[in-house]
Amino acid sequence: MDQNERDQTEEEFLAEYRQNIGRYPPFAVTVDIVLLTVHQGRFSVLLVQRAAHPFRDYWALPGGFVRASEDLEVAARRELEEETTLRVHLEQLRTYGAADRDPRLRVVSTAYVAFAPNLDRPEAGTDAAEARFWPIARLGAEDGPALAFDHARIIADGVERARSKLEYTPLATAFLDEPFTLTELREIYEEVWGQPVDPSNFRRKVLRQRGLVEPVGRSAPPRGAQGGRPAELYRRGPAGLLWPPLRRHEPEDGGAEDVDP
Amino acid sequence: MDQNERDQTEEEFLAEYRQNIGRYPPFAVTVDIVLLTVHQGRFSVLLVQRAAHPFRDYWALPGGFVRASEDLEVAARRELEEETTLRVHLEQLRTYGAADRDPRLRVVSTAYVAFAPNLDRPEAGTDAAEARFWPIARLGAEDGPALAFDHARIIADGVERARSKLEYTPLATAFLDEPFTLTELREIYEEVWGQPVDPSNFRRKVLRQRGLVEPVGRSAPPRGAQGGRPAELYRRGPAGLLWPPLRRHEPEDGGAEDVDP
DNA sequence: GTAATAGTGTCTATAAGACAGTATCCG
DNA sequence: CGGATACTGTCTTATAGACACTATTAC
Repeated sequence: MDQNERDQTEEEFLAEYRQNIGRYPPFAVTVDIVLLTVHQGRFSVLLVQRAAHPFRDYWALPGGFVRASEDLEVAARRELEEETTLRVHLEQLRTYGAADRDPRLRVVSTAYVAFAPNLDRPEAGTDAAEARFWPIARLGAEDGPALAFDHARIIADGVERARSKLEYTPLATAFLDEPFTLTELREIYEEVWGQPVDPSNFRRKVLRQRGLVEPVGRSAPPRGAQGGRPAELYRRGPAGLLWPPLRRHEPEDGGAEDVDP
Repeated sequence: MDQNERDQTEEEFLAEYRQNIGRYPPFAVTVDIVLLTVHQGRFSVLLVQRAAHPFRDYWALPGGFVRASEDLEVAARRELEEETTLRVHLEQLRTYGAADRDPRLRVVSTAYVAFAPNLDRPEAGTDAAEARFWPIARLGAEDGPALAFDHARIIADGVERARSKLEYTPLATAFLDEPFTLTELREIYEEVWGQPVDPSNFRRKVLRQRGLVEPVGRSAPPRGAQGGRPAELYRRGPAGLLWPPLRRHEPEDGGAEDVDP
């Protein structure tokens, strides 16, 4: 690899950029984070309320400009850590580059999806008026947030990614703190998919997937006010894929925007 | 590279850019095309040999700069049409934004995958010394092409996308001209997956998926030199998904964490 | 006829859907 | 004890894997 490895400073970059100006048009590059979680029992996304124009007072995904010598994924993780300090699973979702998606200037934004266990409170970013979790089910509703830019579309893509990855990966465990019970794990599926899952068949399916979950040898306290059998506790196993997949059956729709419960 | 054409929008953009300089760093944005096909019976990718530094004489994916007022996907389709005039299926793959991926300047590249039926000859692009299909199987080999930038990684991601989408979508039909026989369709699976597929079970599976293929009512001429039963011809049906998926079994390590579909 | 290719039938193993039944907690 | 929650067992059905068998062509 005779790849140039020097880490250009921004000034060096700009000097070279000016020489090259006219050879290619300049773009701003940003990252947006679709942080998904099950918050207070509801499948939700983290949004911040914009304090500045354009789309002032609209709700937007957390994100920001990528720095001159910063990898995209590093930028995404930096923006994410302004909102939460927890370790979360982060993956690239898609890049949005319609020419008119930002009225100010030409912006190409690479979106990342993050999956987090229940966080008690998001911490407001420095430049955001407010940050909170919005249930996915309310996004299209009258009392839901007004969304800035093309963020409704980005969220829909992130939500579909989550629903889809529950089928063939152990992603559901990323929504839970360890250790967890199989009932809690099943409730993640039910909430994210928006449909009931048979407890008995779910248990059989999960337990016979080698390496999906491992018993931790203890039990959780009974859940109901009047008791109930205590559930076994599990932690994530090493498996990376589920075969055959877990199946959601819903009339094929994708569900870009859910209606209210 | 005739990128010197600057429309008014770009002038306006640059004016605003200069006002904003310092608020965000400028990036070049490009698209790269992973054009996959089964060429002369071999799963292959289109590459062009670079005529200029850096990576002169190395092989690279076709692609180029996105214009100032051009959607990413429009740019991808424009670059693709410099190579082939056929209608092909095109989808976004992933965005590559490591800070040092291009030694000249900061470039973020969004890769697209295209799936095409057998093309007799790729047409050389204007700025490429040569364009040809390289079999995927030869990419790591001694007599294979030396790949520019991070294009080996991009191709690997595109190949995995193709292999994966064969499982749960009718993508295989995109590699064939209509009408086709079920044997030809099965050979696409075998070549892309690199493993044999049982003809009998494949036929049962494909035919009972409603809307995957539709009989065209004619037969192809016998295939062998000494005859052989003529095969029924089919065309694509309206189905968009396969459920349950077709399965490739390849020895899999379960451990991989980040599975980006 | 034989060789070659396309297509059918069938037995078995695996896994999912449905759901009845058992176990262990609290008050 | 009853109510609640967790867990087990089992019958049925759908599908995949394996592979023997039949059909239609050229020579």
